[in-house]
Amino acid sequence: MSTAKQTKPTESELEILGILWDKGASTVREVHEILEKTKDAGYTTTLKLMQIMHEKNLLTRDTTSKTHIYEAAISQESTQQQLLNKMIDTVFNGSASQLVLQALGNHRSSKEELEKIKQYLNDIENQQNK
Amino acid sequence: MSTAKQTKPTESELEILGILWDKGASTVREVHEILEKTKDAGYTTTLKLMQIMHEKNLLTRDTTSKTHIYEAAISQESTQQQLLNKMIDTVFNGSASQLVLQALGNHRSSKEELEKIKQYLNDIENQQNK
DNA sequence: TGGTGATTACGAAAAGTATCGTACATTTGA
DNA sequence: TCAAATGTACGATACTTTTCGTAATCACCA
Repeated sequence: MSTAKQTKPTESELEILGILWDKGASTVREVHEILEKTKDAGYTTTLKLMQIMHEKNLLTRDTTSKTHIYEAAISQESTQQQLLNKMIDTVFNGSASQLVLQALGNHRSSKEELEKIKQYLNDIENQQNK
Repeated sequence: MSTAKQTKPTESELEILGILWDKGASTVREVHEILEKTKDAGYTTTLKLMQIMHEKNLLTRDTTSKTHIYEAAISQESTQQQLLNKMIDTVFNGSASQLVLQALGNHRSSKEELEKIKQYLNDIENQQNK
């Protein structure tokens, strides 16, 4: 899975990527069936979108059988990072910490998750003290 | 500064909001001068954008003098929260903590900022233990 | 006073995105 | 075997967002 020349996905494209990251390689119908639970659009719309995403190298596809099978061509992590960076830059005055505080503030997190974050913060500090 | 009926700002609109949050009330020219450092577009383009943003109630303006003065009509915090929520939902599998870890991982934060976050985490935990 | 420069208003083109109808190909099972 | 169901391809249209040209207005001062 490569990171090369990532053109920024649109809103609709992100929805599709989200499904593929979750389910792994899937057919258009499988994606569409999930999509239409939250969105009102026809099958050919989903098809077209995924074809365009393939052209943009956002998806790869296997066309050996009649029913093509699509897969995300960009990783969830690199996409997260890309979007995060832009967001920090334009909306959070360049401060990642500001984003972190805001994110923690309005979302209940489990005790385990909070511990994990604290642990991670300690690691970072130790690293920097060297 | 109200939060009412926030129509989601576009990418370009966010850039302008970012400038206004930073500088406070400004003229089109002031905004444009900052904008054109990172973006290639003419003065009337910025003007038009800001006029549309005013129609959408994203900006307020003072037209008493010839040169109008614009100001953000939605708060930075509520916009941050709105964008974060959507992002957590579509790209981070609904997990705010996952977003936090990713954000901390690739951005150097100062020791003070890290301390602040840890303090904050403790507060949250204490709150939840009650 | 009149001309120059800065500003706003407005319309419309250009570019990007989303949606769907329809044609055609393939598979399936009665 | 052939009709129905399912799938892809593709073009057209609608909608949104971005861009800019041009005209009208206003402020300033030589």
